[in-house]
Amino acid sequence: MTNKLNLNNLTKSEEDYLKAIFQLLIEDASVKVGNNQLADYLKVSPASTNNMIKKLKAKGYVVSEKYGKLELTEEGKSVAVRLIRKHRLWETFLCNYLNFTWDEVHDVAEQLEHIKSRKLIDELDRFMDFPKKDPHGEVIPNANGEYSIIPKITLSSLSEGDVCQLIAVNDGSVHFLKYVSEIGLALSSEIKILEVREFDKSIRIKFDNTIETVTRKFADNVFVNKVV
Amino acid sequence: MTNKLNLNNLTKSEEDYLKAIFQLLIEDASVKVGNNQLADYLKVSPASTNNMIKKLKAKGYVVSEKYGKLELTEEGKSVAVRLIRKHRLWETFLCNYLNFTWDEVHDVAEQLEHIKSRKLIDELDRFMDFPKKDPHGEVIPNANGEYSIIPKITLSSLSEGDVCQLIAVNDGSVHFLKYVSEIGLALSSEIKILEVREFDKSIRIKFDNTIETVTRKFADNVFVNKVV
DNA sequence: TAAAAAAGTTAGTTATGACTAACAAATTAA
DNA sequence: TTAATTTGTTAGTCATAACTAACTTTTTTA
Ligand SMILES: [Mn+2]
Ligand SMILES: [Mn+2]
Ligand SMILES: [Mn+2]
Ligand SMILES: [Mn+2]
Repeated sequence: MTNKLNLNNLTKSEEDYLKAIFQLLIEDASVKVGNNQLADYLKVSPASTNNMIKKLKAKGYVVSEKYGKLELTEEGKSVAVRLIRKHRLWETFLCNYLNFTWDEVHDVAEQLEHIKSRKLIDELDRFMDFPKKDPHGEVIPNANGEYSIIPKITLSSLSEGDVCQLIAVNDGSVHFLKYVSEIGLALSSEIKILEVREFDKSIRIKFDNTIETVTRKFADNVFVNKVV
Repeated sequence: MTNKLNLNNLTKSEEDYLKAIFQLLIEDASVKVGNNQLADYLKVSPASTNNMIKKLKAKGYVVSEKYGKLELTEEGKSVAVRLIRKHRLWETFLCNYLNFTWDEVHDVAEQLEHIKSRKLIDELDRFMDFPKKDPHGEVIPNANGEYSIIPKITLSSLSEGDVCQLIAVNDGSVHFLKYVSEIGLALSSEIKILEVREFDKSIRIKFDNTIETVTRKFADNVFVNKVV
């Protein structure tokens, strides 16, 4: 097995880059991820990402050809999944034990995910009795990095008459998450698409006897499971 | 009041330096703390500390004259106490909820103490029902930075015939803490000084029907409350 | 298919926080 | 009170990770 045991000697920055590449790759499994796209996502300059990519390639976490698109090695994916596990476990802890609301947890979890201690995160997992999902509905990978990929589509991809169930939301924006709660939507809400307006792609939806119009941008951040 | 509200914009390094100065200053309230002593304590070069001290002076956390000793401003002390509060609360959490032993908590707490979130630490405090002391017997400052200074002396400062109670131990060394547990000492143990050997300052002690000889170095890291 | 636009790369700069080597000031010992 | 030692400072270097500006390659559009 010659386990490389690569003792987690990665900087916070290196970890953040690997996580970002991983997330861009699953969000759009078909489309390739390039240097500038990564720069956009991380809100740094293309020169910065170019530089970091070189380092991550040298360390064996990333594969790419010059002027080509980015791929992660198994080692690279493993680092990313462990970060996501930590991020989601901490978010769950903050929500379920420390009175944080779902819009408050992300920024603190961004810090906590970089704490280096295998025992800490596995014990936190045990303490919470191995939760399966984080406060935003995302699946939490287990201690071996395994996790089920639940088929989910965005609310914006549905058509008039479709009925779906809200199973997850994008956790990156405080404003978005507050907005979701304010209009009364929550995980498991059943949503019916009343109308998709061609003009601006805004969508008229019904849930729990509430009727609301949401923008395309809003619907892009809501993940659902189609029911009808 | 013109509260400066200095939004916690300190780096991990700046925080560590302020905490180190604070700890050196209370450990030896009479003796002044100098640049090289700080370098020794932090295990960096005197050039590094000299450089950082300049920055902390410019930012208003440290006061000192050229070639003179170091002092902390009120702002500097406040940063240090908040760090110590976070460090001790995390250690308590790790021990009491996540199955860590008292020798395992320090290194992880060194990382966790730098997480920036007022709500996180105050909620953690509430969750544990406002513990008063950390696993090593040290007092935890409250949310306003207030804490009682319990008079404590080192075991090494006692004389033959004295009786004392173990109230705290230095939490910096894993080896030391394991050693303390192994010989059967714990917080609240009542210790009698049987003999102080002039030759090497080693001390023969008795506690719980156990008789042990400990070195001067060991006794320097054990804090007690003199009983007789 | 040639021009324009987008994507990616390189060079050079900056800030932080380490380091060593050389030097200056202060303290201690002879 | 001079000399030796300790303490503190400065200058110059390095690594990390950001930046801008200029350039090259690839892709798209006309
Ligand atoms: Mn991060
Ligand atoms: Mn989440
Ligand atoms: Mn620290
Ligand atoms: Mn402690």
